[in-house]
Amino acid sequence: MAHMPGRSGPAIDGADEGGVYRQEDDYDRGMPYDPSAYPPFAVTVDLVVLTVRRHSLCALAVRRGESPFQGRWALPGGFVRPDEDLTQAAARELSEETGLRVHDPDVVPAQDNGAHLEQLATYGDPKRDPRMRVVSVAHLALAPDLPAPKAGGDANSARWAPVEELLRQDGYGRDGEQAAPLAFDHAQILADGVERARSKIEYSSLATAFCPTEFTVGELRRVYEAVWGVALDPRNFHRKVTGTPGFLVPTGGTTTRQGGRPAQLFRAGGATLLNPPMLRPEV
Amino acid sequence: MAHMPGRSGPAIDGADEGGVYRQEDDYDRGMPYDPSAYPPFAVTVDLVVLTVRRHSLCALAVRRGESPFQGRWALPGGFVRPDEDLTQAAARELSEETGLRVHDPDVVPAQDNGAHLEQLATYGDPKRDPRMRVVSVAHLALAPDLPAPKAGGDANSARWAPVEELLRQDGYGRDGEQAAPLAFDHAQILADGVERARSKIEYSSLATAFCPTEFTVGELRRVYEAVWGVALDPRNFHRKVTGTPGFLVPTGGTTTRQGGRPAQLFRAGGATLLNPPMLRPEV
DNA sequence: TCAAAAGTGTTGGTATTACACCCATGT
DNA sequence: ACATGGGTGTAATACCAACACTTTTGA
Repeated sequence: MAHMPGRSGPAIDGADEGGVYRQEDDYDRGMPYDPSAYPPFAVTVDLVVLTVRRHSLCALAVRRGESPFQGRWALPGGFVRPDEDLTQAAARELSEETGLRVHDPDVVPAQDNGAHLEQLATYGDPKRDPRMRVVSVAHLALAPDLPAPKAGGDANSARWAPVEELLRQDGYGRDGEQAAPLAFDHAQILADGVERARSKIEYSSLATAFCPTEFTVGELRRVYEAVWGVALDPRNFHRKVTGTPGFLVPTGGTTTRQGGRPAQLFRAGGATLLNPPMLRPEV
Repeated sequence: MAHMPGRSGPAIDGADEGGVYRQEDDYDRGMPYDPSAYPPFAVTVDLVVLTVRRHSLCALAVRRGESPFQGRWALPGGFVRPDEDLTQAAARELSEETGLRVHDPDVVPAQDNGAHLEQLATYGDPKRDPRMRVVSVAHLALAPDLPAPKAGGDANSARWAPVEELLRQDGYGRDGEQAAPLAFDHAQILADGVERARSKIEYSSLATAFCPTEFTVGELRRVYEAVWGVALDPRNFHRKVTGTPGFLVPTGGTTTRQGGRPAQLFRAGGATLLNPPMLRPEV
């Protein structure tokens, strides 16, 4: 392995030969945009919508009706309109696909049942869409469990599927559903979204976005277990989340919907940071 | 505060009336792109290039020569070309502005002097550029200390400036340099990049990207202190970083370039995750 | 000899685990 | 009565902040 001294490598030397720190000469924001010099890009938003159903982490997938990737599953998404912000576009798509409203981030105690929505990453490989240059700004949405997509109308056009099923490159899903790879680069986007969710619930209160407005400590724990695919000690988990000031707010009510001894109901508190973080056990 | 029951809010009910999970009807990827229906977007990359100079966190700023924001400081950036990926475009811009090569992420022990480069976030407010719709994919680059921008040629066209000076909305910088707000939404982008860097060095080996290839424990500590703006205990810091397996690799050499007793030289090791994380003291 | 920076030892407080154990309900 | 899930107590352990102390150089 060739070793390069700290501050005087060829890159810097080369830069000193005239290329460093110069203003770029083939682009300046002051120039009017010339479409013939820079062909237009299409800009879309794609959504990774995650929820926890039946103890497993699921994502919303829609079936493509058109070529390319006709008949294959894909992430929901669509064009950004000329007058809307990227976040607005993502919220609109989310609402169109699921009926979910988006949480107002200014309303700190999450009183409503809205979903969490955040920008994930942007994907712009020139070949990611075979027809044209499409740059997609992917967003991550976390939602509480919702009723299954209606079978009427355009049946089989949308479903919640376990993420490991959508990311599996061969084999078949639960209902014999063909588990062909997702369309475009959506497998990569989904994988990135799942990883973001997995790491973010470690140190934030984001897991509560998977729960209904009022939930028990055990329900919150099952969210962590489903997202991480691990088992957590119920006793220590209880101590951890109830012992963090501002993380959970008791509503006063109790429920026995999970059976057993009545459990206290909580709402998400104002604290968005979990410090020290929840420890994710090795798998 | 109106409370909404968990799983039967109006949003869901409304969705059940026919709007939920339907395929979007005004957009389908199978349709050929119609520019008259969806006016083209320009896609750019903007760069937050950070380095540590004289014990303070600095960012690269370039002066705008054209309207709008003529004469104001801005982040370096430029159009994404039709045939290049977003990461390629960011790496090209970084090289053009600083002469820095980008680290090959596959070369795990960071032997070269390249910079760290990662996507930060995408900014697409319809009004962020007064002339046209521009979506900018911001990237974050971390570089070791570089020679100051050359004063020859297009003098005063680029400089390293402390981030708090660039983010200050009033007053003047060190040289009487006018500290007007950065052009466009670049203050927000810079703030987001700084926050990303501050939080990421907590739990990763990213701080080594600010150091030359070989560095001492004290030099690495001064990076943390500059980025976070705090003082760290030299003894505990030493134990922490040398005690994490694979984090630092001793090169065998020593140096006294900081004065005092000779210090061991290290290179960044293969470990990219620092677990448990470095604790960022309260400010 | 002194200042400066590197590096080691020690200690008390705190957090985390891995349990044993009890509580309140539905069947 | 008993299964089920909720919730508390406790001891062993690991970790970390704080600081005293030693080492090795340049001035």
